[in-house]
Amino acid sequence: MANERAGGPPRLGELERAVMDVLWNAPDGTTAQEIVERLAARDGTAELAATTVLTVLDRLRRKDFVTRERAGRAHRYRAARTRDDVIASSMLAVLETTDDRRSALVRFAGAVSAEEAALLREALAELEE
Amino acid sequence: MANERAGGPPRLGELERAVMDVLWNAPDGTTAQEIVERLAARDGTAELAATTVLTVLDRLRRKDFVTRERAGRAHRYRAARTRDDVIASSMLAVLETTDDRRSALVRFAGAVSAEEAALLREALAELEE
DNA sequence: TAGAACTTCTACGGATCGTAGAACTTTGGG
DNA sequence: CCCAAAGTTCTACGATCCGTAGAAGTTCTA
Repeated sequence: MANERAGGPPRLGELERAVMDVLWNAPDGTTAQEIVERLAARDGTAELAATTVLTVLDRLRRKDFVTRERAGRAHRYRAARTRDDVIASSMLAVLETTDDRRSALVRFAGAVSAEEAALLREALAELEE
Repeated sequence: MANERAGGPPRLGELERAVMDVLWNAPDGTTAQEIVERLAARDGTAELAATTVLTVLDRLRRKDFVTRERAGRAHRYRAARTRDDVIASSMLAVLETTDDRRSALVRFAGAVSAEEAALLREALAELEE
């Protein structure tokens, strides 16, 4: 009965996120092996064991962040959701933890950088047409 | 070396959030005992042990979500940050997990209700002056 | 068909969180 | 001024999540 995690979308750990980043940069999908290499290259660290990445991919699959299909003897993995979708719905999930969404949004608007404010304005303007 | 949690603000568990909700509804602060009672009343469940709530309050204090001051032999606890502040900065933290904030924001803008979009526009407009 | 490549199974250790008893501290009432 | 009650800190345990990876099983391809 200890920990329910009940609401909200599943959170991603650090490695899980890193793997998603690789997948998001590979629109046609990649193999586990390639993910191992890219992670090592990106961070300049030693390669992780292949099984480590496979475990993570499996967890991501369970969370519906990743799909895969056979490709030779390996699988080809690809992101099931776009990065934007994940980010936006995650932001929305946070927003939904308050009753007073209005004032949270006002506060949010005030908290973003000038740059981001400009981007948001643009985004909102596009919607208006 | 297992779990770093590195970036971003500390996450709140379910009970931690529930306690914050009570505190946010008590601008002048409240005692641990009262939190116990309010939680039970709110959820219609049995009262938690006082120590349970005190433990949670202590963890929240460590995370700088809560402050307290002596009041007789007890303490008076109060929220250190407003709800809006927590929500907004948490949303911002999510946003910052992508390089392409532009498209994430576009997506986000498209996901909020029309009223909320209008609200955001207003808020941003005020900032512009 | 055998070895290589890949995947699943199993597992462990650290962290966080819900939960709460035990032990300790403070203080108000007598 | 001292004691019992109220409150707090200490300690702890089990569940879950995540990073990590060996062992065992499966499946191609040469």
